[in-house]
Amino acid sequence: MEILEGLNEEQKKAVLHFSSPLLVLAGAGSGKTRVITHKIMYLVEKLSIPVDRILAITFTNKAASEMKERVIDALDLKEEPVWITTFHSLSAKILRIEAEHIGYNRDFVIYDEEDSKKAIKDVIKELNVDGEIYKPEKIKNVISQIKQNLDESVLDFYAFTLPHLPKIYEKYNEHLVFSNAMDFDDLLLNVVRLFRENPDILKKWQDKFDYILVDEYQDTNLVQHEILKLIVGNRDCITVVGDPQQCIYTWRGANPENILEFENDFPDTKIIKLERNYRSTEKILYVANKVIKGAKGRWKEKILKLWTDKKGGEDIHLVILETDKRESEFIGKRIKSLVEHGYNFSDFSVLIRMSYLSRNIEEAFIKHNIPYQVIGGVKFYERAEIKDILSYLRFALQPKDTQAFKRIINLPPRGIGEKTFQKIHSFFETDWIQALNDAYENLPKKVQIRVQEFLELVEYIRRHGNEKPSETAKYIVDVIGYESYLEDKYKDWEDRIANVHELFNALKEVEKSGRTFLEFLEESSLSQAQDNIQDSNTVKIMTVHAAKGLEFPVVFIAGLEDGIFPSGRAFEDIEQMEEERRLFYVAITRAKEKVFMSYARKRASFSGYLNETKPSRFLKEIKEDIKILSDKKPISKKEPVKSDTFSVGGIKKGQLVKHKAFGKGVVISINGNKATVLFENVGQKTIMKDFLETV
DNA sequence: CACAATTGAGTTTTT
DNA sequence: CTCAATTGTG
Repeated sequence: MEILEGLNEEQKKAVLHFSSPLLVLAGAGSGKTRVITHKIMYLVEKLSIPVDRILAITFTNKAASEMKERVIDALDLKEEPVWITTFHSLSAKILRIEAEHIGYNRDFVIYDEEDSKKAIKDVIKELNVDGEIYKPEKIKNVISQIKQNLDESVLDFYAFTLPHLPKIYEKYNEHLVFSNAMDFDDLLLNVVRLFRENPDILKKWQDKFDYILVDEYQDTNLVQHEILKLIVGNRDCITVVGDPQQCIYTWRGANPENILEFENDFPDTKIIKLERNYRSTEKILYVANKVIKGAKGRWKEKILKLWTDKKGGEDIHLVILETDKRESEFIGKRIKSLVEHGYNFSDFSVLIRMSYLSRNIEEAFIKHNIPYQVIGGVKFYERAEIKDILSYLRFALQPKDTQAFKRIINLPPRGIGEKTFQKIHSFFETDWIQALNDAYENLPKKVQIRVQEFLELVEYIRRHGNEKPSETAKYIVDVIGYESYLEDKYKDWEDRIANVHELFNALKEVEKSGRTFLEFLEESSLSQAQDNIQDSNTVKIMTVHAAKGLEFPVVFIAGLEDGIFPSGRAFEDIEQMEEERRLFYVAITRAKEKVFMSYARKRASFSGYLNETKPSRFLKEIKEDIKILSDKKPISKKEPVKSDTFSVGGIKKGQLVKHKAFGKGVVISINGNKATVLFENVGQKTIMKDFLETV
């Protein structure tokens, strides 16, 4: 039985258990993904279940594709096992097939966070309710809560403070339906609706799968749980793997206690615990265990105590610096010296609580020539310039898409503002192309010409977009003069144009791989931070959330200050503070060999002012168990508080500059690393950017 | 009525 | 500093 080779006793039990639903409580680094992968192999090899009759759900796309690869290799498969996937992709797949049954068209679009917020904002405006009280952000969260918990009673809870909420909720959902769009929550919720309202369809999907496995179960929410319950039905064919102490998505509807509910919903559940850790040293686990021991809550009885036979290990260090800049310097220098002692850059990860903290660290890495990659932050497909172009394609292929239409109808400016849009809106019946056509006669002559051009462009995209998205995107950029539009509007237009070109490349890949544009669009809207991790020899900078499921030989945890880690927003809420604790636990348990924690006594705010900080409250609980180094060198007057590394490279059009020989001038244009400057005294010269200083 | 220029507010985590 | 919202201007 080679499949079971190399598994420990508990892992073997988990792979071999089929007589009832199985809950595997698996601590960090205890080989839970291994269990799932091996169980899939066992099902296929020993129980002769075809791989496409197994549904395996992971938390990230990256985990899914890694699992796919392992299964393909082990079973020598010819085709990709498509049902190794994430909840959101699974739901999208089901809904593409069954859309008609819930009043949608099968080429529905997926609204991202921005689209949803804008839609809510539109609704709030339309209903003419007080925008001060009804903030889109807040409303979006409440609506999300309703959808994630399948619980409209949330509306009652806000009946007093937000009396118009039910109306907003209703209108927003109507907006989504007539736009043939779903938000992230709908993707899951609509599957539940579909299954509940159509027993025959549910039966079909139940029959499709013989076994279901779910990873990272602690971070599933109620809708996801409900989807599982429906697909499993009254069968035993389910294994879930999770760790309540690693639950870090309660703000997305997850709950460490959900894992306890599993036993109630799936009778005769067998529980197996995996507590042997294969990742970290004993010292790291000691500190991690101590951090999580402070946790409260009902799930505490299920707490896992990790152990290892990797005795000893190196001390965890806490390094205290005077300023945030020095903290970044410390991280950079320490990485450099460890690299000199044989480490690769890819052995390191810098973990942070908030993505903006990466700025400082990036600057230090640039200065010290440390290759790095930032995971997460502003995502490629959320960038304005990318969404602009994609919205043209989106709209042409799905003219009901309201947010795409609103985004592009006046981009570039066509003289269509709020009032004209309202006029077009009043003609809306089936979609926005129809609305435009019907409103046409009532528009000013000037606008008519532009609308005509717009409609012709859209028609062109409609005919070619799905077949040749890359060329079509180029065509759009040319026809609307998008590059010069960017040049006029943004200081960093060069980067933005480069991004647009990057999009062309991505679309070319789509053509090559034979996928349709709509498939690509779905992938891009469901893409995650981790998907972009390169296998290159670089230091990875990321938030703790983005580090879920990953491991590194050396981990830096930066910014351990009260208000940052734990987040200031968690101060008044015990539950949220508990989540911060689990987050800290997750951060520590990413490390195999070394952990460097750090914080700065003073941290610069965005305006450049140095604020005093307080050390993270979690540090108190472990201070006896870690080695503390404190650098108290006073801050010299000359030491820059805010970095200047970015502005050195930041020679932009219109920028006032100084040159050692030519004196002062203004930048007229930039070409690669050369800039053309009009100088006060010597006139126009073209010189290397490196020789210019900003004024 | 659309658009440019100016002021003002403000940093969780993300499918 | 960087974005969104608001105010003036053509």
